[in-house]
Amino acid sequence: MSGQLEVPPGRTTYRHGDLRGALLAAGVEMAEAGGPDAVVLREATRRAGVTPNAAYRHFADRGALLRAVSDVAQARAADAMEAEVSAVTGARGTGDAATDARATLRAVGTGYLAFARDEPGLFRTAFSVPDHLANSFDAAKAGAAGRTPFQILGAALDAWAEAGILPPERRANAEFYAWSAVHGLGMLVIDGPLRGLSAQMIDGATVRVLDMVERGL
Amino acid sequence: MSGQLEVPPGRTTYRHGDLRGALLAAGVEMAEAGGPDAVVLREATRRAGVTPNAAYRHFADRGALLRAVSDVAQARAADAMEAEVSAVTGARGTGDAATDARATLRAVGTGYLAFARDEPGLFRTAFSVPDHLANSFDAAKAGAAGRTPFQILGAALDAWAEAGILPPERRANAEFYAWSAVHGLGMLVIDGPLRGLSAQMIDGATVRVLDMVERGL
DNA sequence: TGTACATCAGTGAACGCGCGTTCACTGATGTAC
DNA sequence: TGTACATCAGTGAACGCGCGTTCACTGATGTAC
Repeated sequence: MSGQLEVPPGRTTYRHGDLRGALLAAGVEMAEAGGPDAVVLREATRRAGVTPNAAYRHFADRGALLRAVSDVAQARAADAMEAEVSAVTGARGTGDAATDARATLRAVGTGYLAFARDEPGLFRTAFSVPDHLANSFDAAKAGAAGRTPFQILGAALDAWAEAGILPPERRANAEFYAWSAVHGLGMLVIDGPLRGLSAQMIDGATVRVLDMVERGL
Repeated sequence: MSGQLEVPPGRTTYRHGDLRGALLAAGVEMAEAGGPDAVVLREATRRAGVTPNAAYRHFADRGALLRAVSDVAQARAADAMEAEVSAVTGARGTGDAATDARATLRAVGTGYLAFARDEPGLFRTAFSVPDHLANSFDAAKAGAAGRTPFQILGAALDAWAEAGILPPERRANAEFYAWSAVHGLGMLVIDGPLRGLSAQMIDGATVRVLDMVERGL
């Protein structure tokens, strides 16, 4: 009754400072725990210590928040893929372009599937929220290295073409085919009929699916 | 007030007759329209012309209904796959076992993807509801021809092995790898970042993914 | 063939819940002079 | 440096909705004698 605006607990200023960021972070946490359906607008505001309707200053509706969370999830996937690529490729390659290109593509796939298994909620939020291919280059979907998952895969395939192990006429849209194989395994394993597979079997299946892609591209 | 039990409109008897079947059919319709999340217990009872709690005589909870719907969806997928196989294989084969085996496996994949595209809601309900591999042989998941999708795929791969085009040491779990490729394309196209692809591009991608599987198995 | 009776498939009412979204508003904040 | 003011990030209250699930019950139905 002092004439001052009530400042909600946990905050020292009337303005939040970075409510958009806080809501997004909360959304990512929820997605991590339960996938896209678990991204709940009201819960995000609760975690940010803010009234439910305050969210509408920063997101048009729940769908807008979900799309932003999906972008972050894709960026996380990109990080997982880059990490695997660096781990395998090391500081420098073997000197043989074809060998390096093959190893890199395998690492891309392995990283993708590691992400699916380690972060199934984020994985589904990244790749099961309807989107258009044209958006696959958005900076919001890029990892720390500045590349989106689609770009990472594309670069690996470019290296194949340059090394001469992927005929030029097969390069077009090759992303789709390689992606389908690893994506399918990921979905079947985390969310589908292959859910009960042991970690060992999934490891084996990963290797074999990558073999298939390598031979089949 | 005649002492007779009120008979709800649309029914002439107190007992429904086949409430379980009616709820299941309603569930399938909802899945068709909106995927697994659209399978709503109360709505199923509404469509069956029955009180909400009547469902609990036939299904332990919503999850039980959803699993039953998922089984039906898998049976529908099996039908789509069988239809494509029959269309391609015709009454008899070419006489060459290897050629026939290849054509059959392609038909299996084509039928699977046709189902994904024609019935995306059922497709997701069939294969995105967590399950265990051990249940992939349940009669409830079998189509009119008596085989489940997993069995249809398995038989096609057996034919490959018998025709000598799939080395015995590669036969084990080959279902997983072929399945991953087509499943991934299906998911990316109906529910993921490849959603905007034209029908023509999807057709092309289907052919190319099947090429990859054929070469890579 | 007729009758008594147990079963169990349904009813009717209610519960607690949490969601997304809209409304009219308030006053801290940054900016322009 | 000080002051007036417009902006807009938040509040507070409420809405309508539909969900899954539980309770105590009723009486049509099939069965056993």
